Amino acid sequence: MRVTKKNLFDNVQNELATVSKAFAHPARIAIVQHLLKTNACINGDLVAELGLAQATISQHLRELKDVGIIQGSIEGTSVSYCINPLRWEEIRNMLNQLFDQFTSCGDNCC
Amino acid sequence: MRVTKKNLFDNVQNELATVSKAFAHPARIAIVQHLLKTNACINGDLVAELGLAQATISQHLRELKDVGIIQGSIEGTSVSYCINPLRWEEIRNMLNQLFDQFTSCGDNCC
DNA sequence: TTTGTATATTGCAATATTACGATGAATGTA
DNA sequence: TACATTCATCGTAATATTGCAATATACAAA
Repeated sequence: MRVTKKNLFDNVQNELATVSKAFAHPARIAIVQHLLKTNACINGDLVAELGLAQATISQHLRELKDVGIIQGSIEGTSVSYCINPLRWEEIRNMLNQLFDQFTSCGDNCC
Repeated sequence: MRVTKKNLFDNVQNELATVSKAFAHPARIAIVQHLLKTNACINGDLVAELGLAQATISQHLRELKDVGIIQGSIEGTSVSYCINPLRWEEIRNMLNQLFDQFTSCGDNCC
């Protein structure tokens, strides 16, 4: 493997990286924010809201779905997406666990 | 512009995406974790700790430095890196602000 | 000055991501 | 049945990321 030697790292490290990657694009942040605001929305809404093509939005939605951040349910011809509450908490805890590890470095700081 | 139409998104969205991207690689997570544990460390330690080439580590350190997560100070011939406390708080708050926006979706869920 | 040590940078190959038009699949409606 | 609507997927072009060898830079010691 040339790129991303995942085997060198443990599960927590890979999970944190995977989750972060899902948030690592402004369009996906915008999608998540929109879902947070509306509680649920359909692909079409997002195409109108953001200035991206339908195929692009669909691709971003899939990436968010792949890591479990959002979930979708078919609603007639359209698909309604929303935040996955359990996964949301899980990710929040995972990040908090990382961020809480910082203890003011006192005199050891550089 | 073909890729990442940043102009479509606001500052918060782009900032969150940029910060997330910095965390979006297991090697960079590992580096940050190592810094959290040791409070400060030098490039050479990391080359031994992780199984990556010196050039690769140096590159990852630069990406973390570019978004301000870490900072380095020259210490003789080597460079000591550590977490940037202010930026760390800033990022923590930025993420909390996102994650706190979720309110249990009740019956609106999908 | 020369040598050694530690880190940064450059250049390149392999791979991944982003974006979108075109097309396909599924469902609702005339 | 025929057609429209909505979303997913495929194929492809442009760009970004990852990883490393080679090289450059900076500094300390001999």
